[in-house]
Amino acid sequence: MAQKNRTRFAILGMLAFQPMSGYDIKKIVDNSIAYFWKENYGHIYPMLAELSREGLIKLQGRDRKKETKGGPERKVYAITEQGKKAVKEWLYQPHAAENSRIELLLKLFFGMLVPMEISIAAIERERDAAINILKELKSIRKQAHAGEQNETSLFPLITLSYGEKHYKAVIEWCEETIAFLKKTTKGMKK
Amino acid sequence: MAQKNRTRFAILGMLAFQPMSGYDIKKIVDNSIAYFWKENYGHIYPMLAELSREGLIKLQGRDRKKETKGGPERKVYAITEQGKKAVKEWLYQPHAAENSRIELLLKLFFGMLVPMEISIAAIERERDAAINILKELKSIRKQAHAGEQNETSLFPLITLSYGEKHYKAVIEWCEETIAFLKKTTKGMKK
DNA sequence: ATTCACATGTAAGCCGTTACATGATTCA
DNA sequence: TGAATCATGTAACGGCTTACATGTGAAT
Repeated sequence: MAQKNRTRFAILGMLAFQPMSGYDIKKIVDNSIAYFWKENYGHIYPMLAELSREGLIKLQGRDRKKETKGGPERKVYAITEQGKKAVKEWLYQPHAAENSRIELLLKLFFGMLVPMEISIAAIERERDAAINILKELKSIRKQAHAGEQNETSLFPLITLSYGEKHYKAVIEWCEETIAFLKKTTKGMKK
Repeated sequence: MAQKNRTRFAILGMLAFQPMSGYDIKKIVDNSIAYFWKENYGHIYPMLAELSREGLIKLQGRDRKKETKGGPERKVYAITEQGKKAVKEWLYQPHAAENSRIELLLKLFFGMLVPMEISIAAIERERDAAINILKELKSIRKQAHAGEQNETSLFPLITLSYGEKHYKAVIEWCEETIAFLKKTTKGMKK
């Protein structure tokens, strides 16, 4: 059976905001939802071609931005009525449970195989990464509040608050866990 | 370039606890780390064969449990010294950043395309799922506290607390977001 | 002169999921 | 008799990542 193919809908959804090129889509993903979604060119460009063949999007035109620094002409795609229908249909459907795989936790689960400092260091790296992402989210929020407020801008804000909540919780857990493991180590050395 | 293949290390790590069959591994994964890691037979059995060929594990014997209800004999694998070395090596390496994809958030990001109730219903489902998982985690914790305490049991406890913290944060976010969206909808209808 | 950003695309290949196949034994 | 559990395995395939290819024009 076919698997998910959510890239398809990520692209359609982005094009529902406004016509864009594949390059634009990648940039928006990286700059606004990277903390919970990633895409790469190797998937985007073939999918744009496929969606185009299926009539869910159409090539609106080729152009070159004024500020641009060269390169080939941009291929700007727009979503069609059919494409809008498809993405809405997807939005109506309840999604299946995520089967996330958190490598950090798997490694910690097997922590008894390595010295404690190795596990602690891994958690410290996680904490630092989370702190950095939280900073980025802060700047995204600043941008969002600077822009105009309307119904459309509402939804990006709630995904943003998910990210903030999540990374704060991660940082908390990291700090508590580091303290706990350090305490335990000291107790064992006595 | 080769991708991650973390199933490999999940299996090796589990076999570092004790010799097991593929069926056992799947059961342990489902019963103790399912909230952050999933595996399936279609991946486990071929991987066991591969690891065996590579000498990282070895077939310790075939048997049948006393309480068992038939079926083919279990193939019990044990990790080898070489296998232990391999899993330790992996544990020492910092892991790359996860590229998680949270479908709920992607759908919410495009929330402007569907009626508000659809988005709210999706968040409610997420909240309910999180509540259920939190219940399961509670029972895992109870089991853990009932068992004997040693260095090995320490690490499963910290992954457990990650799960608890995470799902509590998710529930909080769901409730705040539902309230926020409902308030906004009411404001718009006025 | 070289780096950087722009921009599109293909090829290879692993990872992981799903569906299917098989069959013995226990319990209701 | 039929359902459920135990248990191992294969086949097919899609999704996604990574690496590679190509080239322009602006800025330092």
